[in-house]
Amino acid sequence: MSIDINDALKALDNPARLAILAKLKDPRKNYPEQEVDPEQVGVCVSIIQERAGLSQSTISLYLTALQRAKLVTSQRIGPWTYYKRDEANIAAFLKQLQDLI
Amino acid sequence: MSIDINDALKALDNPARLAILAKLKDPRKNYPEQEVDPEQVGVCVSIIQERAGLSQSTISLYLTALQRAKLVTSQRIGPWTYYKRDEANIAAFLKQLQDLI
DNA sequence: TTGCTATATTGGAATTTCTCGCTATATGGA
DNA sequence: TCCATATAGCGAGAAATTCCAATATAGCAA
Repeated sequence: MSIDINDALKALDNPARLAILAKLKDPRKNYPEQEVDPEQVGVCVSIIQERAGLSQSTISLYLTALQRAKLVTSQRIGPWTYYKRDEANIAAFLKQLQDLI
Repeated sequence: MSIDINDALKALDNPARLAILAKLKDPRKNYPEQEVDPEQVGVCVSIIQERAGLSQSTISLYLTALQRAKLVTSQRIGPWTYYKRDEANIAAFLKQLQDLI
């Protein structure tokens, strides 16, 4: 159930994906148009897409990559998919990286 | 004079390069055949190559990549080039990453 | 069912990375 | 000077990544 450090590094080796993860730290500030409480459920794909300025398919792909690396989780509510940070795994990754290098 | 976090992540997004940087943490243990004090001058390319099991040209490329990312430094002494970690920049990178994500 | 919206998936072109073998260069010794 | 060794740099082919448009799918409402 732990993080693969190489998967996480691969996911973060892309400025857009890195920025998405960073912005999700303070979703209320960075995605103010999100109406459902982002701290609770996350931020939906289309709002992330709008901010990132990339196509819908690319953002969907990037969010899937971040999820595969276990840095975010997603949940579907009705037609929307909400993504939010997996704080425990992000902290675990940072610790692993710190210990390794 | 600071580190570019995207350059560093790119350099580390490769298991071989990540392993090289990790092994350079304890060069006396991981590269015992190195005769000149590795803590002082670093480890020479051919010894790193032998351990990594990759071609000489690939290792030379990887070490250059790590150096471009400012995670290691090199110095030439006679015919040999010695690489060692840039501890200050590595720590700075970890801190930047920690603050960002 | 039909149609609309949100997201995921697929396919493809351009670019980058990976990794090698080969060659070039630099150093030091005979 | 000539040779041997250590490292860097130059193609090149295979694989991976980037990113889009187009298509598919899921959910909801009429």
